[in-house]
Amino acid sequence: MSDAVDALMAQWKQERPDIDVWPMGVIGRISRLSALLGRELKESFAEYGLEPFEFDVLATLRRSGAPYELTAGALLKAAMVTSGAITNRIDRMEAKGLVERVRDGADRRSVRIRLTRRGLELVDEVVGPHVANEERLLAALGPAERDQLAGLLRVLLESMGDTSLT
Amino acid sequence: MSDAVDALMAQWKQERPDIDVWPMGVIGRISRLSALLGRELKESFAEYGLEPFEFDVLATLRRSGAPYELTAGALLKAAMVTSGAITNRIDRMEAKGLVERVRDGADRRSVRIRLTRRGLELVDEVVGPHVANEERLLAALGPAERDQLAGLLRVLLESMGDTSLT
DNA sequence: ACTGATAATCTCAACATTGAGATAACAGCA
DNA sequence: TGCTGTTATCTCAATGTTGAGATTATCAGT
Repeated sequence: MSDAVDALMAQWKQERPDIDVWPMGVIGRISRLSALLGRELKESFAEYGLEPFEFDVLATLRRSGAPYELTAGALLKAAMVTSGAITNRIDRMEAKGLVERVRDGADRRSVRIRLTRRGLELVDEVVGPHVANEERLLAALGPAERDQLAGLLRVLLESMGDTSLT
Repeated sequence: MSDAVDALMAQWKQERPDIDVWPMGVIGRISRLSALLGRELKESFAEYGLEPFEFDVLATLRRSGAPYELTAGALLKAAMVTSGAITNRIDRMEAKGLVERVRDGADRRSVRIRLTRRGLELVDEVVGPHVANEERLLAALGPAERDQLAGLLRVLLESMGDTSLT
């Protein structure tokens, strides 16, 4: 079998035989998969009235454990977005009643973002179906293949300095 | 060793032991890698005054072979974006002199987008360094690992119906 | 030829992100 | 106490994408 990336690489081989485009076989597939998976997940979140970025924030807070709060800085690192984006996200989610801003007493520069009761209930309701949906999208892989794939991807992430989150 | 996704999964295990979040080990890594790789590639393209999306269009046209032209529809499928996005991209690139619109004689609904001489020269100049840069980003993997990774990713892409391009 | 359905592209408002800069607060040290 | 540098967040204009709808052209069947 072959996918769109195989076709793409065959074209390059034809047009520029002087260049070995093997890296596209990895990077091209990662980026196409990311786009396709993102689309699927978006539909799934929409059933709960959530945008993917909203789930991302809710999940980051939820998995950090009680009292379910993190600084804006911790959130933007976890989400890999800029400070402007996090401010915007929190604004919307606060308006929606999913999180609240709590000024820190010790360091008044920072803001702690805390899950509201409603945000907590929502994320706890959504995370199960979300993982089940992810499982469905990966059903083409057997158990050994999943582990192998996860391991290879981790090698790359580590080589690019991807560590910690909170 | 461990990466950010290992940390994330450990937190979930702590907070929601009832859910096995193994799919995040694959999907989370694909999406983080896509973001990190995208950043790196963007810097590289910037050295040639190109945005990533511009290279994407140039490369799609270049690898399609002489006369280096495709319809707007073919381009949007290859880039996995909506029609509005492609119209916008072509507008900008046409203004920059990288591509030109050619009305099709046979089907006057469609527009063929063609590389200009300048666009062709630019993409032929950039593609070599671009692939070399991608190679650098994948240096953490050995030859056998690359093939293995590409193969596993292909299984997923095929299962999601990713085929053809032009 | 006509009519309705389909197809290809463009238009445009809404939206989320970036990136640079502003603001406010903390930390170390003379 | 007063400086200087750093840190945390917010602000805002510019940018690119989406998604729905408009426009124009083709095709199939009658």
